[in-house]
Amino acid sequence: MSFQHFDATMESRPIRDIAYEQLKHAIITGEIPAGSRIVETVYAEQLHISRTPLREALRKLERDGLVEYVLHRGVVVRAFTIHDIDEIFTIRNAMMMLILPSIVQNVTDESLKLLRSILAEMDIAQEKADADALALHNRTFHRTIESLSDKKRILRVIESQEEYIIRFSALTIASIVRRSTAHQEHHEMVDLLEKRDLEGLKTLMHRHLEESKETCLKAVSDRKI
Amino acid sequence: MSFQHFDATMESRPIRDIAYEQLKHAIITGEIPAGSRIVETVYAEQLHISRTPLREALRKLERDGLVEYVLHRGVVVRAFTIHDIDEIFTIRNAMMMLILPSIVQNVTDESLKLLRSILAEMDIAQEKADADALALHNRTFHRTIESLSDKKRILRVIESQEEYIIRFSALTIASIVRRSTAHQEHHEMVDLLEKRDLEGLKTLMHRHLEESKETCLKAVSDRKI
DNA sequence: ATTATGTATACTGTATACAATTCATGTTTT
DNA sequence: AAAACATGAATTGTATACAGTATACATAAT
Repeated sequence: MSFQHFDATMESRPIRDIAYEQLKHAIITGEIPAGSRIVETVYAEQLHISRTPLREALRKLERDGLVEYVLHRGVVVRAFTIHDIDEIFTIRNAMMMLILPSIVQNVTDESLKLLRSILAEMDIAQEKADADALALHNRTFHRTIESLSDKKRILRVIESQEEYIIRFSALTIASIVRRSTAHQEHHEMVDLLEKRDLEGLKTLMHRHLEESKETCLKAVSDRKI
Repeated sequence: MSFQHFDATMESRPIRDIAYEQLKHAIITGEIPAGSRIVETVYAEQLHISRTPLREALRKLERDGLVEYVLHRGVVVRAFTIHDIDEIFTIRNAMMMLILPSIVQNVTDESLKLLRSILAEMDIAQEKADADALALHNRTFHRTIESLSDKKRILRVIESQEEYIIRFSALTIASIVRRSTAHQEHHEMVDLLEKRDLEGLKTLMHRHLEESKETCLKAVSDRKI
């Protein structure tokens, strides 16, 4: 475990939130494997904080569904199954379909320019076959598109699902075949967005996310997670 | 504010969870109005507990999106707008569409019998025009149908949205016109479920939830919330 | 042997104490 | 009078202390 401990005087937000994010990250990346029991004193010591803020972080993780709470036994990291991955992508896809109209409605020249610039960076990463950079830009790209919508609550659901997807996105990107197709689709998306072609975008986005899911599920069933 | 305070020795779960649910209920029902600041010491005293479990409850509410946190200023109850209600119903409807196939697949004779018995109680409530009972049974009815699905994560999303809907469901039920139509639709749902008619159920459920939303939005725009 | 019953231990659950920060108020300075 | 600067009350943030509970292991009873 490689937690950093922060000097609270430097940080502008509560250490419970730092603990929350570090724990969340560690769980999502699998650093703390599923089934692990999170003993408060152990992690409080590792993070160099007291139990109080750590417990508050655990309560947040509890509501996120990342850990499970058992009375007088503390929290345990929840496990992922193929079904979970399937549902996560499915939810995200459905939510995306709901916000696409507002995205098309709110798209501006500036936002298109921004998306094009992200695409340019993705081109470079694609050229260099830099999977890490690609994964990062991929995330930025999708988030930028999503942020065009003003449906705050739907965005909230998408974001909560996306946190899980990060864990698997590397697997998707890892597939070289999928990578070039996806890259092409990203370009198409911006083109359709520019044309304000809602129906075309719906079709493309739905297929894009569905393909992502399939690639991911396939990768997972191979490597086991 | 009419909080009860429990004797911890009697309760089998942490008082932080009791505090969490009481606060959540108070927020959803509007007992603690939107915009209210929740001062820890005030509520800790009212609930006869210390700040520690209360704070843990607040962290949960924070993740639920019911309260907003401001650094060193504590939490404030978040406000609802028409757009929120719209999104909440929209999310729920979309999620419902996603789990309907698994519901139709998993329906058993026992579950149909249970649904019929709930319908019978609804008939009585409808007869007596008992809006409260109807609202309660309505909720049980929908939850029973939903529980037939095994898509745990999607159900989680639905449930989180449903918590908000409770707040407005009274308004929907209040509309006498809608009440009888909805009642009829509930009967139809079980019929279609018995026939394993997925497409018919999809159409009906979608319309049912859409109508609920419209009725609710209309009621809200009148009375202001 | 197997079950019951202590008993120690390692936790979680809660309360309290103290530190840090904000905001309002009043005072000084210009 | 306006702005800058203290000052203090209110409130959040964190640490610690203590109480309560579950588990494991040993011991005793059948």
